[in-house]
Amino acid sequence: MDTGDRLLTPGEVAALFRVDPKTVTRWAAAGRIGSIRTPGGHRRFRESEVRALLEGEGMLDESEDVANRPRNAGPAPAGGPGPANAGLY
Amino acid sequence: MDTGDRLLTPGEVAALFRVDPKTVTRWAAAGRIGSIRTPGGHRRFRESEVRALLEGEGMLDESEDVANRPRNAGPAPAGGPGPANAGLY
DNA sequence: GACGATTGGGGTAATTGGGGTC
DNA sequence: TCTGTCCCAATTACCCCAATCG
Repeated sequence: MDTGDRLLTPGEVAALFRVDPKTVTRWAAAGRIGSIRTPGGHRRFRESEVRALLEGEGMLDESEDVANRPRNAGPAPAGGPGPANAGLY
Repeated sequence: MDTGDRLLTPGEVAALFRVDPKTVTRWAAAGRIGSIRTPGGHRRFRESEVRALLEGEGMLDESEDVANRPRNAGPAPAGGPGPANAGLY
């Protein structure tokens, strides 16, 4: 389906989550969200992935998985449009 | 449709209700108010939902409902415009 | 090449989360 | 039953300046 793989800028994602652009950068650095890098080093995020994180309603199945996941052991998958909601607290 | 989905921080909601941020967190944990979580685990609340709760004066009829509300049996729909992401941690 | 705006990286202060207690 | 406060740990926000984007 057309998930709309538009690329969003850190500022866009920050506005969606009501956080600081720097925080979005940290998410990407921590592997909590997939990021595409420009040749210059700036980051772009997939609109479909960001929306999935915002709604967060489709991955209730993973609640148990998240509970059993060590915070610092996250291998930071963030490879594709998947629930990169690793390491909760 | 513009549902006015601005996101508020716990501190903002706490200031609106004149309560402690911890209390707002408990509301979210109890599923009495919808909450959206950042990948980092922090909560964000929908401005529209918070306002609906604040302006709840329009439905004084609920006073009895509140008194009859079963604490452990109520699914706490948090009657809100939009997908209320009930307590999910 | 130049310009304004955004982004990245580092570091520090403030907020938030969870648990437990009164 | 509900709220406010204590602890500590993690996350987030704002400061700087240099580089990149459009």
